[in-house]
Amino acid sequence: MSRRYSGQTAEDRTADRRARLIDFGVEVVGTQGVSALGVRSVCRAAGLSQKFFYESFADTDVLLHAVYRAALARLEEAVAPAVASGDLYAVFEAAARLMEADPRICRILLVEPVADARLRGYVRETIPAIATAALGDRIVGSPDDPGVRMRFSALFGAIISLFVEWTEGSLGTDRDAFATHLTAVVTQLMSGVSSDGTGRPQQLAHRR
Amino acid sequence: MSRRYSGQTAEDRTADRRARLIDFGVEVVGTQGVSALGVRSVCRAAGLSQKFFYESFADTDVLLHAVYRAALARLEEAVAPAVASGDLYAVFEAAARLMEADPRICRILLVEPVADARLRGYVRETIPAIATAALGDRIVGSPDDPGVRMRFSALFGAIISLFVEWTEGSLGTDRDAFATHLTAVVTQLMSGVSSDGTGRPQQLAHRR
DNA sequence: TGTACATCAGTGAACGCGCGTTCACTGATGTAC
DNA sequence: TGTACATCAGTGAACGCGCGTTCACTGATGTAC
Repeated sequence: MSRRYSGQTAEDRTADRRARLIDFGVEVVGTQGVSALGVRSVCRAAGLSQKFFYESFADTDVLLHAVYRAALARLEEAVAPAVASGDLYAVFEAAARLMEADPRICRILLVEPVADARLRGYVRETIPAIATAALGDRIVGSPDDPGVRMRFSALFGAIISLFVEWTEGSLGTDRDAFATHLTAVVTQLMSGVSSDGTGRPQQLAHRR
Repeated sequence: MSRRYSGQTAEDRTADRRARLIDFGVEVVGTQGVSALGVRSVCRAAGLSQKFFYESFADTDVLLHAVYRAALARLEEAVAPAVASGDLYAVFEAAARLMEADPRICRILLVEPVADARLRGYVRETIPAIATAALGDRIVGSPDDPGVRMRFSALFGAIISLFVEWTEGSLGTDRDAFATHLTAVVTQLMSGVSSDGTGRPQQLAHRR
């Protein structure tokens, strides 16, 4: 155990500073975007000397990864009960509540990854697992089939767009209507209008 | 008329250089993104002295606007006949053909605006007009109604996502299937599942 | 036609700035006696 | 308990770089005689 300074070990203070840098990384990326995340900018925001950046992170890529994971953890935490219950409406409701309360999460998880290759990589590593958990038995077909891929592409695009506009406040304030619309969109887009033209309609029950 | 140098007037050469800067601006933004567009980088790409940047543009914002307009002009040109004929399938088919041939257009018009405030502003100024022309009578309801806004948000998100993945090549190579899927998505998402729960289904004919 | 000159096109260096990264130094804290 | 010292935490300056922007200068071109 190292010598204590002002009641904290060196490890404690390092951990505090690390958490602080991630917090302000979330703030910077969540409000100004990925391009504003720099060693100096985040240290300035956190009120720490630049030295302490390198104490916890090799470069801004590593911090960005930590920022992404922090934002994702917030989302997972928020939707966990709903995912466990298998209620898609509740998942959307919980996510909408979170993003309403903290729009930075929306920007970090949904907006910035579109144009940033690093964040896109993190999304590809993490979102499929969450999506399968949330969508559950609604998923049918092989991911190699272009028709299936198109359905998913349209679905994710629609969901992302809805959440982004919801977070901006341009879709009104009725969270119930919003979550209901989202579940309806899932039903509409997952029902089979297959690309090969056979168009077997496999309408799924619209929960709640 | 100004004195001629090597067979061109000063105005001719200025216009050439301006066009050249826009071309390479399209290249830079279309392949590396908005953040890579700088005075020096675009001049380097175009093989011109930095002086000539300021000859045509006050700053990179002005060039970015020109780059956006150039990309949009390419799209408008490509879809114009289809829009005139009112055939939505043909509009999607022509757009898919263009973005397949020049993925930079997709990045400039669809990807980069998501995270860049300036490009988003240009999109808001220009896309509604094109969308109403292309979608025509498929549009119903007041833009103030959150239900209508949600429908459009979902629709645009789905269309954008599909085009982006199509351009990346991850949806296969069957352009007919792609355009068919897009028209089907429009039909699905514009059919009324209104947010107030009344859910009047106003199924529209799927053209072609 | 030939030459000397005026004009203008284009080059590249210069300036100040913020960046990522490193490190010498100050001063605060705990420890030994 | 009190003091002198060793250790370590944290500050801020320094370096080299690329940026946006400006401008002095070189040398190419057309023109006047």
